[in-house]
Amino acid sequence: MALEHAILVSLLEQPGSGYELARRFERSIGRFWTATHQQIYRVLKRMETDGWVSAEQIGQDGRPDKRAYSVTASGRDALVGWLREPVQPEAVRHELAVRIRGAAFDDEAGRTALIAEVTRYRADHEATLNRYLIGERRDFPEDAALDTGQRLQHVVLRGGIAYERMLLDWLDDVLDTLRRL
Amino acid sequence: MALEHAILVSLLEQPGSGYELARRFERSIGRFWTATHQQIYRVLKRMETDGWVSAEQIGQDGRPDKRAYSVTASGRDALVGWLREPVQPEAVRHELAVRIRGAAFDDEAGRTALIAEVTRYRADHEATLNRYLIGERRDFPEDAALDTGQRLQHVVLRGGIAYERMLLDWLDDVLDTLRRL
DNA sequence: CCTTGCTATGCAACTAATTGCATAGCATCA
DNA sequence: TGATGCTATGCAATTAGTTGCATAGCAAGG
Repeated sequence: MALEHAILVSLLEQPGSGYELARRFERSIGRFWTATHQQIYRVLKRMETDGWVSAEQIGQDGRPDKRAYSVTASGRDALVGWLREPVQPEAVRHELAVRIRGAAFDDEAGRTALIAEVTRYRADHEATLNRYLIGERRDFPEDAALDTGQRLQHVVLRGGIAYERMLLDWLDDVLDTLRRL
Repeated sequence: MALEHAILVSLLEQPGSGYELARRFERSIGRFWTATHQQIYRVLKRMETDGWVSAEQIGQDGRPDKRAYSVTASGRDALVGWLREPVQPEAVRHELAVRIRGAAFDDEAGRTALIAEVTRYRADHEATLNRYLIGERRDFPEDAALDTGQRLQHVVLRGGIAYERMLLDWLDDVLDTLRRL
C-alpha cells in the first residue's frame, strides 16, 4: 500500500486532477512508481473518503468537470507517518533476467530472436536515458539555486540516470554473451 | 502472468518440490523474481492442472510427503512460446525514491530519521553485493569451462552485481544530498 | 468529412499478490 | 523440558493491480 503515498507526494509538489496525476505518472513520478489512470481514480476516491485529500469541482466549457485535488493537513500527517516507517525491501520483478536464463532451454532460433528483443529493449532504454538527460539540463542547470524539493527531485533523477547507464552497459554484456554462445 | 515462467526456468535447471522452489526464490531466482511459498504452491497446482509440470509423490519418514515437480514437454513448449513474445516494459516500484521526494514535506527530525534508514538500507545492499561476489567466485571461477546454462546464469548474476554497485554509489549521493540540505 | 487523438472520469470483471493462519513432527540448544 | 526453528504443504480472506469498456465533446490534420 504505497500508491497513496506516491500520490500524496505528487499532489504536495503540485495539486491537480486525477487526469493530470495520471499524466505525471506516465512522465515524472512513473519513473519510480507506475500506475494507470483507473487505479489513480479509485485510490483518489478512497483518499478523499479518508480525508487525506479534498477536491474542488471546476466546471469547464464543453468538457467534463475537472476535480482538482489537494492534500489536507490529515493527508500530510499520514505521509509524514509513513515516511518514518522502516523502508521495506522491494519486490523485484525482472522479466528479462528470467528470459535470459530461460534461453538455455530454447534453440538457436530462439536465441536469435532474443538477441533482437534485447536490442530493441536496449534502444528503448537509451531513449529513456536521453529523456532524463534532457530533463536534467532543463530543470537543474548547474549554476541555479535550488530549494530543498528541487534538490531532492534532482537526486532521484540522478538515480534514474545511473540506473539507465548501468542497464545499457549490462545489456551490452548480455548481447555479447548471447552472440558468443 | 510470469511467475509460471520463472518456475519453469527454475524447474528446468533443477527439478524439485514446492518447498525447495520457495528456498530458491529466497536465494537465487528471487534476485530477479520474488514469490512467497503460498503463491508458489498455488501456481504449481495450476501448472499441474494445465499439464506444464508433473509431480512425483515421495514418502518420507516422520515428515509430510514431498511432491517433486518436473517440467513436461508441454511445459517446455509453453516456456519457449513465452520466450518468443515481446519483452514487456517493467512496472517500476521504487519506494525509496518516493520517500526521498516526500522528505521535502517533512521536518528536520524526519530528514534525520531518513538518513538513518537510508544508511541501514545501504548496509543491507552492501551485504547483498558481497553475497553475489562470493557466489560468483564459487560458481564461476575464471578458468572454468562453462556450458550454455551456466554462461547465461553468470551474465544474469553480473547484472545483479552491476545493479548493487550502482545502487551503493547512488545511495552515497543520496546521503550526501540529505546531509547538505 | 472522417479519423485520430486529447481532455476528463469512471465501472466491472478478472488476475495476481499479500497476510494471517493451520497442521505436523523432527532437530537442536539452553 | 521448553523454546526455537526447520521441513513440508496448504486454505481463506483481503488488498492491489490489470484489462476492457464506456461516455462525451473538442481540436487538428489529411
